[in-house]
Amino acid sequence: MDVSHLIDSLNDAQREAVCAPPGHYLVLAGAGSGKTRVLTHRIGWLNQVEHVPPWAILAVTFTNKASGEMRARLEQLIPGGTQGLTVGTFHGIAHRLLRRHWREAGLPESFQILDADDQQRLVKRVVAGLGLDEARFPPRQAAWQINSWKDEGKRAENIEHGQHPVTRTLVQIYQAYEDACRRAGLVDFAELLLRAHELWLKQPAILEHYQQRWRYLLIDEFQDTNALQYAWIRVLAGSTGQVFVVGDDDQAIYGWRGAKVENVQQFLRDFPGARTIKLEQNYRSTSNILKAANSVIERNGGRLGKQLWTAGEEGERIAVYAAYNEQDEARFVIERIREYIAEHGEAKDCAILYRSNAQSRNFEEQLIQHDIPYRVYGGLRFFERAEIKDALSYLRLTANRHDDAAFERAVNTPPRGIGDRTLDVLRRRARNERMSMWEAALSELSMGNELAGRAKNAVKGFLSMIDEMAHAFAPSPPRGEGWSEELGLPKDSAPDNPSPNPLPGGERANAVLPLAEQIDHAIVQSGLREFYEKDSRGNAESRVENLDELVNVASRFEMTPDDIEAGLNELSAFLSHAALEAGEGQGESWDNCVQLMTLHSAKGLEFPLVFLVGLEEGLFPSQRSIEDEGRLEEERRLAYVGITRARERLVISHAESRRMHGSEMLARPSRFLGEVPPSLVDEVRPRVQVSRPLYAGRFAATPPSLKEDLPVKLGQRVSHPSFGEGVVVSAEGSGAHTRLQVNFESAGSKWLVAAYAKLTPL
DNA sequence: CTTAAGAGGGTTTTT
DNA sequence: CCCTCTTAAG
Repeated sequence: MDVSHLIDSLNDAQREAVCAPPGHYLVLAGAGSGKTRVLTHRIGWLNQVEHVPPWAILAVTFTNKASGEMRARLEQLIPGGTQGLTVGTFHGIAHRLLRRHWREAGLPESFQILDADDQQRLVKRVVAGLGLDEARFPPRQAAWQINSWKDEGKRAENIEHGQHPVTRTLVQIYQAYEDACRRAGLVDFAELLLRAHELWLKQPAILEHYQQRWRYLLIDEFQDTNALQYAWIRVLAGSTGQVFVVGDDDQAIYGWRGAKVENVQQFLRDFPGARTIKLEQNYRSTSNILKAANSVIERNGGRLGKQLWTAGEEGERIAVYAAYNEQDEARFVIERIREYIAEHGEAKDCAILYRSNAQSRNFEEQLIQHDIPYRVYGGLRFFERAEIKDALSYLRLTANRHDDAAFERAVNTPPRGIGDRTLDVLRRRARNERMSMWEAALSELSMGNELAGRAKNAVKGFLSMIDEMAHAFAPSPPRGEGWSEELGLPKDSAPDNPSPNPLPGGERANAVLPLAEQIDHAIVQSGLREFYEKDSRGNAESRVENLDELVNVASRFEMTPDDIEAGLNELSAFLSHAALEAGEGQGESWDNCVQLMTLHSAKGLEFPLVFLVGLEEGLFPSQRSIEDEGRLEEERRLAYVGITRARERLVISHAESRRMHGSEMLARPSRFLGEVPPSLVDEVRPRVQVSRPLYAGRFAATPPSLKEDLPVKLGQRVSHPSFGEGVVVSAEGSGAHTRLQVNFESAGSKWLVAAYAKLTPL
């Protein structure tokens, strides 16, 4: 068989990886070194040369986008040969396993997935339910802690709190949250992974089955795996699986959410005979850009060590612009983009990369002013929108009445007279009797006496509405679902709601209503559509449009063979899909737009012209990373990621003064700027001479002195005759009015007028 | 239940 | 400064 298409286009290192004999491999793939190509070609090689059947291969990625791309490229590479091949995200694969083995995993068949937002709301209710002070135990942080524990593979019962009261309470929250999830049949993202891992450990027969099946494991972006994902892979590999991991320790930028770069080295220890292959030839950037990237990343310790090189041209030097303030910075960047477009370039080839989302604003304003189309990545995605989640919560309830997260959301959206007081009665009952909100409502209606007539009717109406919806969707409901019927609630009493219109097509005995019609039905019958149509707030129109789009999305939705095999019905499959793939953000990717995004979301992308903005101490590296060496190194890797996004031209900017959180802050240029060799840099002069040049190399070697060169740089150590020694932490104003905030070791934090305070730089 | 004023918090993000 | 969420008043 001719396999030249698999290897012809590869360089030596790539070919070594693709054609490697059986065994474990760590492919250290530098930025732009053809990582995805190696991964896909390796799969092609296994299949066509080693004759590994597709079903024996498991390829794991982190994002849906990456797995989609991999699948598409595989389809091209081995036409028709991807049947049975498993490509997916960790979460997607764990989800499939749990669907197929729900019983063994201890889950209800109809379990639903809780997204991050749902999770936080639920934690919040749990915190309130435990009678804890939300200020002392912010739900946000509690949820974060729970996720960290899960990512470490820990259950509430195996956490040592060692009498530490705060930890003990957090464990309590964790426990209560888990109970709530179990009662409601809900599984959050981290839980998908943890359950799947526990499935391996507790069900040896199932584990063995998959060990026999997936003998070839390929993992993308390995440096981003967390402890649990690593453990999952390791257990699955067992003693027979062959593991091929691809990653780059220099691009590990997700440590803060539990990713463990250490896994890369751990892999070499845990997998006997594992070999390392380095991909160092870069096909993306000019040599100047690579030199800059190398010289920045070199300052990190403990690297596995790679040095990117290119056979390509030296290219332009890196332009560095010292802006007067953030507005000047935005003006400059947009001006350069206009020039670029005017000359030959396209808007979509330009990217503005920043450290934090808040920075996009100034650039957006400038872009709007100059009528340049742009797209901001990140932000709310389709399935995360409130109106979409509202609509889906009705569907979730029809699928599973115990879904408390959906209940809480749907019950009074749109308002139907079920306010906090009523809900508190139900919540209390649910908590005391350890039941779901739905059960609590039923029980309150039939034997409780805490609700007044009006509230009672409203609740009754809500319950029957959901039952009616479920009935309309699938005329013979699964046993155990039509509970209001069992408890003698009249099916047709929906006092606050109009009775449903006859369905198009009349009677459909035993026929399940098509998904899109179910959703349309739910949107109309719930009153959501009317509610948003009459909504007086600004974006009502787009909300209604989104609801329409949801119906469209549903009509286009098709179950995958996996969904069918796992025994999912269309609704469950759709709901899972909505949670696991939140969908694209707004804006059409094919439009010719300037791209704005954070450095984090830029990973994996490339652009001919890149603007790396806001390179200031305190912003990038961020203030919170500066104190800790480990976090600082992660910031440096972020800088490395940013630089290596550029193909032809890189422009770096920083502002001397920036409005942050309302006040004017002075900032020194980022240390990362100083780590770029001055010989590679072109300092761009401001049009109007407004400020001293501060950049590139100079500041790093000799910080400007305080006396002659006001305003002082932040971070400067100073001495004061009466307050002693301290560090300048911020500054305000300019010239004679400059005031400095100094953190004194003994005297604490003080604001001083720079002109009068007798400060001596140390 | 709706609206307005106030408090609090402001890296980074996917699933 | 700007956004979100909570709370108080209507």
